[in-house]
Amino acid sequence: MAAKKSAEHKASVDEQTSGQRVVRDGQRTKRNILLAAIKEFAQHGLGGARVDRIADLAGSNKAMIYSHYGSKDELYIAALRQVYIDIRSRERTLNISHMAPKDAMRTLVEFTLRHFVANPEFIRMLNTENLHGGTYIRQIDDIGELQSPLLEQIGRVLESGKMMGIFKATISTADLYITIASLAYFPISNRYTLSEVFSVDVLDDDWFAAHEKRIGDMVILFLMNDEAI
Amino acid sequence: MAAKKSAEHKASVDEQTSGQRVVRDGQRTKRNILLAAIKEFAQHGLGGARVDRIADLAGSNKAMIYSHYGSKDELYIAALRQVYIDIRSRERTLNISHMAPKDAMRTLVEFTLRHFVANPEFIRMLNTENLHGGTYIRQIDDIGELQSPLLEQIGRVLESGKMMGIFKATISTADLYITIASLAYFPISNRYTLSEVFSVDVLDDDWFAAHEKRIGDMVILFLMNDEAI
Amino acid sequence: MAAKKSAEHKASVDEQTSGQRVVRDGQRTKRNILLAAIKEFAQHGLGGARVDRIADLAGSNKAMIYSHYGSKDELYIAALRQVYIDIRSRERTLNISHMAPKDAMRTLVEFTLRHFVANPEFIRMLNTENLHGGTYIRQIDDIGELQSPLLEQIGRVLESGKMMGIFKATISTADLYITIASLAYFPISNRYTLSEVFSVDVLDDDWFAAHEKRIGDMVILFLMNDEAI
Amino acid sequence: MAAKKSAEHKASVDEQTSGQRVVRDGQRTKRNILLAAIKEFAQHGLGGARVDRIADLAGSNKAMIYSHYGSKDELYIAALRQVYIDIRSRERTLNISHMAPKDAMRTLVEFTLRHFVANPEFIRMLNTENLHGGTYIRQIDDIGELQSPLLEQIGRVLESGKMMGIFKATISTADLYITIASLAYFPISNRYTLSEVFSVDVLDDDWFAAHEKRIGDMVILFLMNDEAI
DNA sequence: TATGAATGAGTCTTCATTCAT
DNA sequence: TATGAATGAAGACTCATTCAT
Repeated sequence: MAAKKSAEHKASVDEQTSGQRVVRDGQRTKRNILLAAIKEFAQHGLGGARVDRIADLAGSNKAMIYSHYGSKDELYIAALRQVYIDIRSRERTLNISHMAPKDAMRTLVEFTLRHFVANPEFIRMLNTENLHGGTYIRQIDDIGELQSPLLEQIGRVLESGKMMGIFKATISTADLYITIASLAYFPISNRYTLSEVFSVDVLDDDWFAAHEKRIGDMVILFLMNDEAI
Repeated sequence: MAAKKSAEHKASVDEQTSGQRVVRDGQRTKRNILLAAIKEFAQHGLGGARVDRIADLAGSNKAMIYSHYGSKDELYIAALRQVYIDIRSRERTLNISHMAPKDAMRTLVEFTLRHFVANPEFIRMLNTENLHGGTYIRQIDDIGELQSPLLEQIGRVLESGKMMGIFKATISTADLYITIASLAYFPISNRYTLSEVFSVDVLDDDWFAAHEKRIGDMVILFLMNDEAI
Repeated sequence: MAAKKSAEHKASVDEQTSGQRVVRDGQRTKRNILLAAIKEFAQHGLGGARVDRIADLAGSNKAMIYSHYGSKDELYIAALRQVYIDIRSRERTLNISHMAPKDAMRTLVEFTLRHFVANPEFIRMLNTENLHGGTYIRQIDDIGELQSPLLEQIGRVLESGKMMGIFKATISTADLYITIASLAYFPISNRYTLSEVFSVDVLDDDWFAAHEKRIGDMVILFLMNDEAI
Repeated sequence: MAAKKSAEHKASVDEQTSGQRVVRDGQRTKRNILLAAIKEFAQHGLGGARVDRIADLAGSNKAMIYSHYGSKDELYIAALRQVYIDIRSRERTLNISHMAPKDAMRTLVEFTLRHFVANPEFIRMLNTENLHGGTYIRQIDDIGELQSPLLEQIGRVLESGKMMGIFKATISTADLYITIASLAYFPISNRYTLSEVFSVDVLDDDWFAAHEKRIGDMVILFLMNDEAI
């Protein structure tokens, strides 16, 4: 299975990593298909995605897609899962263990915002999946196991902040995450309509910086408050 | 009930707005098609929507769709526009002119949240449109004129709050609207994935009530604060 | 039938002859439809013609077409017949009774050529009908009665030429007509392909004049010859 | 007959050129589609042709047509081009190099006439294309290169006839070709209407023979003449 | 494993024709 | 007579999926 194969016809160079000569093998093809699928599904949604385009994008052909993934739907599920895996793995790059709670929390918020900006495919896949009522994510067995490192970090910061008497609000880690995500998600997800309807360009440096500051403030203010409002 | 039905195979989206049975009424047919289209596009997105289904839902036929709207895309644009018109008109039902700024602001936040819950089609259409990069909303000439009454109200409350020295934050009306909308939009828009990934049921009464309170608090706290954080 | 009708709703002015106020009546509508049909069928052929367009062109509507002509095919037949009637009536305008045989014959040839140039719809209808294997012309009962005045004239000139010893060829009137028509028809009928393939612009004044002379010569030379070739 | 058939529902335009049964042969399929298209377009015109019928005739399916030719229009263009290629290649079979000018010219005329009789599809395609104003032939890039071998031969015979003092008329090769083609084209192209209107059956042996002789005479007489008429 | 070819069931769109007023 | 609305059948074109090599 993992063995080398002599290239029959077309021992073509893999363009992706270039330089190195890579012999065609199944795993690489499968991976290329998955990457292409993510792009395609993210850009066009499930209904709008084209198997043909995915094959082209992957530098492969449709039969390969079917032999590796069985159907368009199953490929979509695999793409959705991969997108979660990718996002989670990127979340792991954040290191805030050395920071004071307030700084850590602000960093978390900013990271989340930048995270969404940097991974538009994630947002698009999420929206697509929610359009479909979660039909497919439900079929990913290990989706629960793909726990968010961010969530964990948020939990830790929240707890230490509370222990230090800085954060006083009563809120669960998940709910706090949802709140942070909300503030970060909306402008990115809706940037085209916001641009048309409110003439707001969310990727404009000034607007972005102000928003970043604003949502950090909001979260921290909320966590620090202990009075009834 | 009152009028006799002479047409056999006709019973559909109609009837809601009128008791009289009119068989050959272009305007009514056109309207029925639009309502059906909103449902279909909201449920399946642009690519997943089926003209056949829209025709059936409207109790009409495909040729009527094309004679009234020209193409699937144009029908989609009409549906998108209508969804905005509808949402804006519902926003007009909110009356907060008699309230004190803090109460008014909380009411505004809650209204926005409930608004999204009550109009899932709006969220779905927005997500669909953003998936398409705003291609279609850009073709609605008068989209700018469909100004949000909510925005206006937010502006008024913000200003009066500031004049009364209650609100101190520096934020534009549009940005405040975006912030409020963010907090309300995300859990509703992503409820299926949230349910699977975080096991959070956003429509659960308890969760919903807590979230409602929470986001109201956040907004108000933010607006009242005048210290650097 | 021929009676005046009081205009009910929309006693609109007839744009065709303008100035004069003409009350809407069935015969006029029927005529307008026929004229529009000729244009449409001549331009697009039977398969390419659109009933909608005919209705628009006629300033009427489709139901009128059906009430007057029954079906698209029947309208096509009526148009085909009318085109023959028109062409024949125009042929009647030619007067060569006073000419000497050679002059008369040349005039006949030239007339035929100009006739085709002036009535492109006739050629197009003929081509269309022959594409359809004569299916429809066969259904025109009185097509045989729409005898060509030109044919008659050719016959007369041929005969008098022969009696005067100027024309010597043995050829029937019909065959002579076919020969003349051949020479006149081809360049006009095929002008677009000739233009592309041979770069010949048959409507160019110089080319046209030369061709006119040439085919006149050919016919006369042929008729005057009595030697075996 | 020789080879066993393993494919069930497949028996079509194929088989003619080869005995071997090849099931998945892109080039053969493409060719079969083109042949079927020529038949269909020649019989029904562009508007009347049905892609479904072409697919059936080709023993293939619509998707193959679109994958090979892109659209109905492009298939039509390919068919039009092919019909020219075919006609030109058949023109190459004529050998008159050994004949005296008069005989050669008569042979050319007769060949042209028989050529049109034998290739009704060419005439029908030409008529169809001219109905469409040459829109499609204009899109065949190499149409100019598909030069007529007949034209060349006519040129050569004309020249040698002139050099030998037999032909005296002043006429270009192209114009002479047009004249010959005119005489041959009309009766064949219009045979159905001629049959109805003049009761002439152009394919009747006697009529055909007489016409053949007649048009040969006409051309030769014209070319030999040097007097003003 | 890889690939180009093949296919049937759609999917959007059009059109001749009919109906209600 | 006139008209706009309605419709079903069909038309061009697409696409997920499978097959042969």
